[in-house]
Amino acid sequence: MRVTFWLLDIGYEVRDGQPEVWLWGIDEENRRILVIDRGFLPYFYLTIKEGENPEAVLSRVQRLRGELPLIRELELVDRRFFGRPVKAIKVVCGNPEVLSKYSRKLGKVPGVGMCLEENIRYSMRYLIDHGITPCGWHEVEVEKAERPSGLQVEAVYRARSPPKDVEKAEPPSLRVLGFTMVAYSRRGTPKPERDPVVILSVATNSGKEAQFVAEGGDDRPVIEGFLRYLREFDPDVIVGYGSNQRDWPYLLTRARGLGLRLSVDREGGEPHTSVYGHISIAGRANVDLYDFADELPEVKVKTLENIAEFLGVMRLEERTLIDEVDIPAYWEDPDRRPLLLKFSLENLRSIMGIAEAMFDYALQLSSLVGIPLDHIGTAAVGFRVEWFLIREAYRIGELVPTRRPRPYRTYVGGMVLKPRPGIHEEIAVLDFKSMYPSIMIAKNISPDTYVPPEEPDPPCGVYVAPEVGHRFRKEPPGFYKEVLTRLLRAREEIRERLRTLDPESVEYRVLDARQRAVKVITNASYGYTGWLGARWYLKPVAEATTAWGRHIIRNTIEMAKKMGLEVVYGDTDSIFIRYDPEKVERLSKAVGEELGLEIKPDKVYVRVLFTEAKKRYCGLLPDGRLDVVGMEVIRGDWAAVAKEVQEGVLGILLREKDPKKAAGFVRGYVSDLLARRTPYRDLIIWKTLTKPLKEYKVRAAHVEAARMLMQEGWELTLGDKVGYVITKGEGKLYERAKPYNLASYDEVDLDYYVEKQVIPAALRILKQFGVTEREILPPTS
DNA sequence: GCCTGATTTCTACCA
DNA sequence: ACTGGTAGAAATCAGGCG
Repeated sequence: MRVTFWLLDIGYEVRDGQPEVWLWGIDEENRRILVIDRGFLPYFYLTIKEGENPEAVLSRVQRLRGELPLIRELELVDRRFFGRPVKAIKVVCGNPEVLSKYSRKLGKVPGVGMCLEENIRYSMRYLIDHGITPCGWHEVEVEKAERPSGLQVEAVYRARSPPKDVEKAEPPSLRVLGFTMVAYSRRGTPKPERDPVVILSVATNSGKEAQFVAEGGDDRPVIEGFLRYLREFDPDVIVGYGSNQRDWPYLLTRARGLGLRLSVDREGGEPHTSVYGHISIAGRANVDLYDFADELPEVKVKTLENIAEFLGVMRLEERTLIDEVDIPAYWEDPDRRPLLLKFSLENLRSIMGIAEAMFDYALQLSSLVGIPLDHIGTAAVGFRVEWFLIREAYRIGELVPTRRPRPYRTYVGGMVLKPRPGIHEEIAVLDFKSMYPSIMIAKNISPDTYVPPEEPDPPCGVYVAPEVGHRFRKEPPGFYKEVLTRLLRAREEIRERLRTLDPESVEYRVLDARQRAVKVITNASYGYTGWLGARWYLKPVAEATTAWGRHIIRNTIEMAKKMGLEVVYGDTDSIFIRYDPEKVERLSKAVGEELGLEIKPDKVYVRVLFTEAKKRYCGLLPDGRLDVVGMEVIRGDWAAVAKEVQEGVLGILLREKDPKKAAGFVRGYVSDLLARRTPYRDLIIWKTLTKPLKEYKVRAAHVEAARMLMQEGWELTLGDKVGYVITKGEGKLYERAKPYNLASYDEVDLDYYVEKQVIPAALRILKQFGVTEREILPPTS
């Protein structure tokens, strides 16, 4: 019989010496099923050294089979490595756990060059080799299998052949469970060995909600209630916010301490830590929405409430917010405890809303890249690109290089023009479309087309990168060219289809998420080529790409100037010119013809303001909105007071062109600030801890604030944002910084905020217009 | 020991 | 834990000064 199913999770185990792949899915009747495939064995490759006789090397390897009993098969195969044909021995083993040991051993056999692909996980290997993707539909020939006890599925099958991809975009209807918890500690970060989980809130996408509350200090009913609820609902996806780092490890430790088993997976087992420290739950997808917070760079401090606010899930003004420092007081006070419950419920609703908003994208990214849904969020951009490449490499018989440590060497990047300071009217921004990917395609730049300096030009000829001189063969099409062409074409096709669809339809949402995922991977591909950790790293590839980029932008500027177009600014792949529709049209045509790349107007500013600084400007859009780039307004490490003032100044200057009025606005703002009419939260400065505290070489305000928090029992980790205020007193700035939640308004040094935040942010713009510091300070100060 | 300008460290941005 | 180019603040260093 045949089953069509959507792949939710994948795992494997070795039973009676036989590896089995477990495919957890949902079939077309919306039943939860498990397909077990015993028909696939793990393997790795040994390449044959140049000049060696492959057969001879193979027989040398054959002779070691006695010592390595789990070898099932040895086969000489033809593959490619960096584009060159290679002979390799495919070593098929009976157990995935022996791959690394066996490869180390066989790597020493005379005549063997490299061991490759021995560290590709068995489950990923399975997916790649069969061309099947997580969060996609597949068809498989199966027979009914007896159902091992304790599995929470409706049917178990044994695969009779490998599954095959089925063309179908829309996911099945999934059961999603969201949860969030509050732990109680008298002081400082709660410790699971000591402090109970006092509130645990759960919700389902079918609209149910529940809260489990500790009785006194006893959280046994909380955890038991959660487990019952979870097993009863039997979710496919479990979402939380910070659940990988905080909630799951906490619950696991609590459960252990209480002698409970946190059996939440579909095998009756507990969550377990997997690669990159993410938590895996067999048969379900555990998704931590915090791992997707980086996809929203507009949100500077990535708290649950800020993300929810940004996505329009829950407005901050309507929110019950309780700082973690105040949680114990709320729990201890019977009058305020209901507020804490409300807070938790709102957190939960935010989580459900964010899941709703991000889910399509997460599914599409998972299926595009091929990393399972529960992993995709935690995988860094470089690894997302890499897994995508590994799939493509398999398709063309290219062996995957091993990641290895390399020395850091810089190379030159994009070109940035000096802006012409002041306000310019009617400025068009012309952008090259996907500049770096397009260059790599046009010049066939790829690790497998690179011609090293000592080699002569191949007969097909080469493209020579300007300035740096790296050569890339014109034929055949390189690995990157093929991959990027496919990506760009895929996105175009999706976008064309989108134009025919109703934006409210499910298909539209799914495909729109798909094209965003494709775009993200395409845009990250250049960065990947210059990443030292990349398996396919080759410095000349990255270096040649940026060199061509500079060449092209330089030529574009020349052409624009020759046409009499005034260039006021440019950065990497864009130029800012006075808008002249006819000339702009001619320019993009000429650029397309002469340089082979597409350039087109991205937007036209009614007015745009530059200071002398690069990468910082502000444009007024035709609809009246401001487009602020690079300035304090959009930076996360300035107090809100500075950002608000600067935005006000920019608005007045660009809309009304009235520096005097702008100066008056600043004076008024400063008076309000000094009169303490500004909310406390607008004085908080947020900065990230980018390394362990010990490694800081100089004393800095946010690091000192972090130390104070830790002194009070709060745990902080790398990557955390520290919010602090500057207080009155003597000495260095770092001596006056205090965590915002340990300080009060009375202590705050308002003069600091005027002199070092508001005035610099305002003056940066206003001094272009001859306004001096004296003119923006209130008369009294 | 104090002042000042130069340099280093740090963060977060743009493309 | 994708790249290089860039701005800007604060800490810190280095050298002059008598």
